[in-house]
Amino acid sequence: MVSIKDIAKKAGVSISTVSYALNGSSKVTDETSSRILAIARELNYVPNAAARTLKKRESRILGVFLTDFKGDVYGELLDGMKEVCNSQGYDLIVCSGKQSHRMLPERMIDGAVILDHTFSSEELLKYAERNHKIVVLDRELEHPNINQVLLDNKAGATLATEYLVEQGHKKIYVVSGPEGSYDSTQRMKAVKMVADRAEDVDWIEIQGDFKKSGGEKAAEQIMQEYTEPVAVFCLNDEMAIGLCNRIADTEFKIGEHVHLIGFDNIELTRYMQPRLATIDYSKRKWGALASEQLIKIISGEKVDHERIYVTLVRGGSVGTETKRSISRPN
Amino acid sequence: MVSIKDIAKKAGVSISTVSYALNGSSKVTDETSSRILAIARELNYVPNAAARTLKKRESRILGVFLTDFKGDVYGELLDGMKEVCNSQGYDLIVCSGKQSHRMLPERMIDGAVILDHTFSSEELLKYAERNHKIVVLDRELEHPNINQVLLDNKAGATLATEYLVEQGHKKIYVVSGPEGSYDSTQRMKAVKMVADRAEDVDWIEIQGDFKKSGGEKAAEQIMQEYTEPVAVFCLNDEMAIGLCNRIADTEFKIGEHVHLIGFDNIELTRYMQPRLATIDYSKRKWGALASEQLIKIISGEKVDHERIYVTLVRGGSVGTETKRSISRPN
DNA sequence: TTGTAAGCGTTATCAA
DNA sequence: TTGATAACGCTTACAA
Repeated sequence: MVSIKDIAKKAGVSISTVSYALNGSSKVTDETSSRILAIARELNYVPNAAARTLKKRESRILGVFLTDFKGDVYGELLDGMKEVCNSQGYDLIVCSGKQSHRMLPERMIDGAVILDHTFSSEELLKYAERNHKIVVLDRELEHPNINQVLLDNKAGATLATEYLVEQGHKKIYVVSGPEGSYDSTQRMKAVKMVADRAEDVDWIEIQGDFKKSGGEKAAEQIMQEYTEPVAVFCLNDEMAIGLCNRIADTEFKIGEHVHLIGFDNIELTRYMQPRLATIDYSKRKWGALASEQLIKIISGEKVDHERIYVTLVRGGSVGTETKRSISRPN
Repeated sequence: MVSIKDIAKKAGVSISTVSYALNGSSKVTDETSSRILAIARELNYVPNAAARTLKKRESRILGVFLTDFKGDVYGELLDGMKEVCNSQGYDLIVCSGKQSHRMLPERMIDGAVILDHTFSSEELLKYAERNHKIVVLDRELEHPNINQVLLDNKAGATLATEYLVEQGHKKIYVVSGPEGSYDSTQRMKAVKMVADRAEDVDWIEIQGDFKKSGGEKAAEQIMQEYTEPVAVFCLNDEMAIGLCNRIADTEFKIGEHVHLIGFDNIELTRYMQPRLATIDYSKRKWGALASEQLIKIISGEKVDHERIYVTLVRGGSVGTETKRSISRPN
């Protein structure tokens, strides 16, 4: 492995001169500098990241932590993060799994974006307390070293619920996320608010998991209990897809017997028939903003929490209430 | 930042004793060891990854490089990789973008899995030459430090083409991947082989890009030239989806006017109507095997190249040839 | 069983 | 403008 020592020897200068030259310092003459650079290239010199990080106490690498790699939401989010990171001279690495948590406390990365419930809030606060910089996308957490960039869950769930109510639906199933999920809890709250305020509207919670399987299970329960057309708000699109999938095997029709809305506007929803109504937001912007905030707090800048705004996407999966003409299929 | 020095001071021992204790060496008595461990915990000691990596000349981190984060193929692949890595005491990080290439030469990671055409083969060979360990998933590359784990593209494309031919289709459009893509070239070769061997079968190549947009463009060309039912082999599912999407806006019907098969069996295909015929393989296994191979060559083990086997998935998107009864829609 | 000390490849301070 | 040197936090011979 060739180090600055080797270059120094070959160039007949000291290692500090080499270091300066390599880092483009103006302390060294252009002549010696270019000679050193030439030798470095000739020897195929590559700096050692560990040594640099050890000495400088920063790696210029940011990490984003995901619960798993499967989510359809992640692609654009990560691209948004990468773009900002790179433009600011940072590298981005994506991590998942309990083992990788150490990256932050062991200082392999300069900061972390968290979208991963396998981090407990206590764990994150502990890191923040030790001066590590964190941006959370999946919870509220107050600490000088933590910034939050959250979806406007309440607005989204309100839009979705109001849409169902406006279309005349009186019975709304809400398929929630896993126990303890911040997004799920927030969305649920908004649903209650809207539904309770509306007249004659009943809502029934079905415990879900934000995965397809949750939607499938919900579908079974809903069909079991079916007496007349119902509305369903799946708290994310993935469950809505699972639900559609389960229902596709039957005589029930989405947008007719089951009026369905999701949340996230993942790409797949565009290809469903009928098109899934859902709540949209810019995943790219979410990621970009998260990175920006993280870089700012790393630079010592004080920043406020941020919110990502959402909009309603209408779709054929929600029709108007017509129960009088629709009987139970099969 | 608390280091072993601080622990040593507080425990009244030398830093080497602390190091031994922390690493569970049997050279130190249980008594001093547990005393040291207690103090370490009390001080919230966390080892410094950079220092460890610098000294040991290994990071126990493996990197996987992707062209972007958007692909539907990646989720399971990465989970497969992660599982193997973690079980062997390695951490996995996912990287994308030109800037992140440095992770390998700068020794931030102990090895790399490449599924990213932004690495040129020359670049990879250069790294291999400098003794870095690499597994490639997207090209053939011979070097002692490089192992390849490739899809059986030829078998897959052969299965797909034969399926179309068997169903009686005589005119086959093939929508290829981007210029220079190894997977595309290999699949294309197999298509030619099968189609040329079959009787009366014409095939027409349409240059694609492995993205939805490529499928959409292909759809336009195909509909433009349409005279009677045709078969289309999109060299990946994503283009097939783009094609379906474009065609859904028209009177043309998949499985009737346009008989379509893809490649990859991404999750979305299961939810298409009619179900997309495609070529399946285990993405999880692909990732797992890639990690295994990488870890083996890092350990100095000599390994052979590996191949991932594929199977045909039939679907309603391919019907039997019935052109006599089908006229141009609209 | 524990301590001393060298060294991993950098950066950065201070002196020359 | 350059060089000598210490330091970053850790591992590991070797000595005690």
